[in-house]
Amino acid sequence: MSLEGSYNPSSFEADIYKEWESKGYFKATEDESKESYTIVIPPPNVTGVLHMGHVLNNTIQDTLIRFKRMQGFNTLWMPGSDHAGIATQNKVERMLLEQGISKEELGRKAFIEKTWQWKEKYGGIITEQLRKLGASCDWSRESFTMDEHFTNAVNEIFVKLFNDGLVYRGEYMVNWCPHDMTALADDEVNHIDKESNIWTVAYKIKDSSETITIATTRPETILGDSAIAVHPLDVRYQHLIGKMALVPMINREVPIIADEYVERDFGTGALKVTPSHDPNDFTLGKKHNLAFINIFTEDAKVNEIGGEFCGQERFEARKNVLAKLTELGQLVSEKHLKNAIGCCYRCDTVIESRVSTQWFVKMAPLAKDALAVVKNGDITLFPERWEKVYYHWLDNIRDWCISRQIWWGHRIPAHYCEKCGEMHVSKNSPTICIKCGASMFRQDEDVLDTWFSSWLWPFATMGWPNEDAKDLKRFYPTRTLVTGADILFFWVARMIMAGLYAMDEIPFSNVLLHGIVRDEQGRKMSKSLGNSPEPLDLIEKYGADAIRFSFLFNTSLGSDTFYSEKMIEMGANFANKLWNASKLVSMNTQGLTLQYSPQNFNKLGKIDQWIISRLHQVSREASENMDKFYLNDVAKGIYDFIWKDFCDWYLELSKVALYSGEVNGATKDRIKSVMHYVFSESLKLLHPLMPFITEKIFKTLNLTIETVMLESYPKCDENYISEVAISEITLLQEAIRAIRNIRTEYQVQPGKKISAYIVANSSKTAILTKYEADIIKLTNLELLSVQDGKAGIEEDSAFAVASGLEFYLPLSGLVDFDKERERLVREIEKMQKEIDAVSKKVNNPSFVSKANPEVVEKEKEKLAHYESEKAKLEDILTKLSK
RNA sequence: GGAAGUUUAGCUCAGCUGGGAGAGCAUCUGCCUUACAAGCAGAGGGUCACAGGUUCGAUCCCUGUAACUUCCACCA
Repeated sequence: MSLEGSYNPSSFEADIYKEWESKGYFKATEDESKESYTIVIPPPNVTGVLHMGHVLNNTIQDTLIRFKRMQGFNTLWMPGSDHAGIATQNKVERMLLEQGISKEELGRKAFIEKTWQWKEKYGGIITEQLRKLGASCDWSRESFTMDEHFTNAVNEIFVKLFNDGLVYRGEYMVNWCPHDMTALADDEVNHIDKESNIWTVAYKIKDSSETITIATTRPETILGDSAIAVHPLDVRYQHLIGKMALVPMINREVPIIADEYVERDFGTGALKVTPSHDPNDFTLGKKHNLAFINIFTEDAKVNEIGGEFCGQERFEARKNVLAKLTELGQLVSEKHLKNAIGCCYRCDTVIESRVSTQWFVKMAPLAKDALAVVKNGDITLFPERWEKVYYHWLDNIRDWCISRQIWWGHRIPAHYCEKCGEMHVSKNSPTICIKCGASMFRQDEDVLDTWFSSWLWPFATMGWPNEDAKDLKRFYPTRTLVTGADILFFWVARMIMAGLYAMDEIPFSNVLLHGIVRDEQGRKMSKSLGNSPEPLDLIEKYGADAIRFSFLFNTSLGSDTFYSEKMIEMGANFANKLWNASKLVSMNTQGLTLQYSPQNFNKLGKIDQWIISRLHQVSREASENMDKFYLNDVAKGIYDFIWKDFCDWYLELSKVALYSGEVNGATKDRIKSVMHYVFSESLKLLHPLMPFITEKIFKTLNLTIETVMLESYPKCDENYISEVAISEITLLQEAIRAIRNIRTEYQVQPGKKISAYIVANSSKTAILTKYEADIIKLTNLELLSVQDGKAGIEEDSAFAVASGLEFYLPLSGLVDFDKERERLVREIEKMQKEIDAVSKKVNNPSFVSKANPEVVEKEKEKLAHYESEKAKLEDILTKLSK
């Protein structure tokens, strides 16, 4: 069987995947003897669709897991998805609104039902798409963060943390998204530079004609002021400390207080204090026991305290407040200011600071352990530079607000007695109030931050809190986590904490942090920019293999990837090349009894030994680079080997013998067997990167093996690397290149046979003589002689010197001697430059005495080589000049 | 305000313990050669951002400068 027609990936990729999956190849085995290698997928949002970032992320994971599977590990790639609280709730809400239904009308219970329905309907999309990419996840273990067992794990950890005093509830200032109407954690707020203004406003002083001016970027919050603060040592304001100021517009009396927090140099040196709407002011308010005046509703409209501004949206209120202040003559100045404003990471809405009762995790104790395991090397981050960032974040960590005022998520397992209000934190609703004995309870309305479940991912997916779970014993801790550096804090750091806290063990030993995918202009891919192509369309057009390979080839460890369709073409061309090569190989090896076995290595011809040697070298590099996560180098090495060494050289050289009438059948069969062997080993090497095409081709090569994906990965064996073969074939390549070069330079018609003399020393002559047939065939040449010395060289020749060889190509009438002389002079000059550079080194006593002897030796050899080449060129020049 | 990263061919990027600058694409030349024109054979193209320093030797290490990018951060 051989492949027909041209490469058309969409015609076979899906079928191959179906076969793999149905035969259970992706499943982790029960085999206890094998060492395990586990990767947990960064669970995509259940409502998500595949984007370019997923393509990169999952291509890396699949490449690693396939590689390890072929290396003989018991591999588990744990798949699943995340319920993505806010994101999913927003989507479902939007859908309902399109039907004219608000979630409030629907009520909580029905809304959650709707969300589950949505999940059933759309939740599978992304996992289906991952299949298209070739992801070899163990789907039999697929998890969802809202599954029953997962919810159980969430409750378990919450209660445990609470009992350990690491979870607490309290009234604090939190980041509030007025659009999503929920609290957010600090890291869910993005600070975005925005053009803004800073206004100075004069406040009247009670019983005085004096005023005090303050600077503010948020004049609307004046309505919630409860003090003015100045620095205690500020001579400008000392006399006002203790007096009362009048809040403009509403004439509330507020004290002028002193606090060292105030910067004398900033603004006017006086600060308005709004404890309910600014985190710093909150602290000041607590410290000075000020009034907390909340002026906003949950959706950031001014409430009844705002008097005439009541009901106005905050930015509208700002405009109106400014107008009013102007009218009152209390607006002193307005200045332009660039200012970082906190925005919701989900909807970009400007965050409001708001005091409310929320749940928090005490982070310092957890951070301490998480810090240690990276510092002591138990966990390694790739690239290493992220460790610094990680340390900085953990060193400055603040408590984590985990309660969210939304509906879709894990309900906080806190129950309040309906009668006395006593709080009970427990996995299940209590039956009797420990305080008053009543038996009516209501559960806390809030749900938990999505990351509060995601941080359990590496072990909750394996059955925790059931400590006896088989998977937990066999596959935890996992080996490598592959994720974007953008969620280092959200997710990676917290998983490390949770792993250490719940399992008393690190969750993974390596963290591979890759970059993001950008467009050609370096912009992030985003929906709003419309610069993100649809991955499925690309897969349809180019094949998953092409995309995977292109991404791997173009992404170096930890750096961003720039996507362009051109880049994908590169992978597609490679796939096409393989496809065509396979046709040649199978054409030659069909029905053949394959005889190659490594034991025969020494009996092979040098060309065959050379390609096998290269195969072993490349196998070694590939495995080493895989383990270092230099996947671009893995891709590059295999690409060069297959395209250049195997296709351009080995196949072409083999053809010479295979199409020759003078070579016997047994020899041809032997060559064909090697060709088959090397090609099938190449497919194994490449399989983790391009799973579909390698499988498709593999099946046409060897009908006795069911799948390439369970073959063992090619290993390097030094016994099959022949230095002799490598140097002989390298010499042959140099000779062929030199002749081709001359042909092109003189624009000799490709079909035209010309003749040549090659002059070399006796050992090289002997080698080249062996390969006469190849030289003749591959350069369309009549080889007049390969000789020692320089007898019989015709005058009317083109000349070349390479690798200690001299070439003379008699080209009667074609050679322009003036041009040829000029070329030689240029060559000699180039050579002289090299000689100058090297001899400067070699003649430098400090170099000779201080540099590594091997390096010195190498330089000396280099010098000798250049000098001999130069001598040859000069010799030719002299002859030409006669 | 702090920190990190980037700066190498026309473009996008490799170059991972300092010792002859690489790839893909693009360009130029010649080829529909019996697997492949999505290809084959050749060629041109780089003061490795800039300035110092360390070293026998620096694209690589150190210091500084500039530009760009990103992350962190409560100066109203």
